[in-house]
Amino acid sequence: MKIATYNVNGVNGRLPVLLRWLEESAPDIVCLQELKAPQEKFPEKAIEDAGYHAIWHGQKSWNGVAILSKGLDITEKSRVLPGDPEDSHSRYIEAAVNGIHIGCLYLPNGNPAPGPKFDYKLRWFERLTRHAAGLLASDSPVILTGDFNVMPTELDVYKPERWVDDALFRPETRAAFKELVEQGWTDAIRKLYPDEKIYTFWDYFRNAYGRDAGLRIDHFLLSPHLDKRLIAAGVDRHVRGWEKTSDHAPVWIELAD
DNA sequence: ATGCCGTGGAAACCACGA
Repeated sequence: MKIATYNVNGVNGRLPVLLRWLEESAPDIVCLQELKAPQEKFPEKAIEDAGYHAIWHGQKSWNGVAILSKGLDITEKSRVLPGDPEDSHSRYIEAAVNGIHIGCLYLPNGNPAPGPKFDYKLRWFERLTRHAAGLLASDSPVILTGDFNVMPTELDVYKPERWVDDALFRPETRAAFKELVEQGWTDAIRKLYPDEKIYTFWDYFRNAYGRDAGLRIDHFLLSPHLDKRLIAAGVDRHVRGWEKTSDHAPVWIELAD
């Protein structure tokens, strides 16, 4: 079974690229972030025609997350991250598909740091970590995937020294990610490629993709059950080179049945 | 060192992203 995550940066503006990639890659389950579309403007028909069921949590202009599935039933478990009734951002959706619990997340960017946006990021991270502990305790197969907006280590940044004060790489952010992973999660890409430079995002300007000035910020965290089933993982980085593409590339894993 | 590009929404610019 192949599962992918893709920050599309606008699901309607990105529709031709998304459909092309879905056909080429044919993942069984897909998590999307940054829909940038209100609930009623999600391109449900086009996605259905491509062979995918979908659940989504939209929002006008910003954020927005979705889970797609090719054929398999999707049972929605939650469309908010617990812990803050005041949080109005659409950044989390969770479902059960084919016996696997999947949390699809778009963690706040947090810049400029320090400041209220960075505080919001760290609070969101705390809520995620608390919720993740509950998921692990359930002892069921769980995946947490999406745009974490964190480069976990220096290996995940083209020029670490330039990013030390950035919300995506500050010590507090990296510590929060580390604390989450150390609950017992497996970073799928790093398990299979512990020492390789692997990026999932390249800025639109300064020819970042051409220079390979990238960041690894889209991640797959696997619970112990699924860690044992992991057989492959990768980044479809060529998609970042397409016309009218997102600044992120799709990331995927393959699990043994 | 920097939103230099790109998206969406509203208003012919702004907010936001990483």
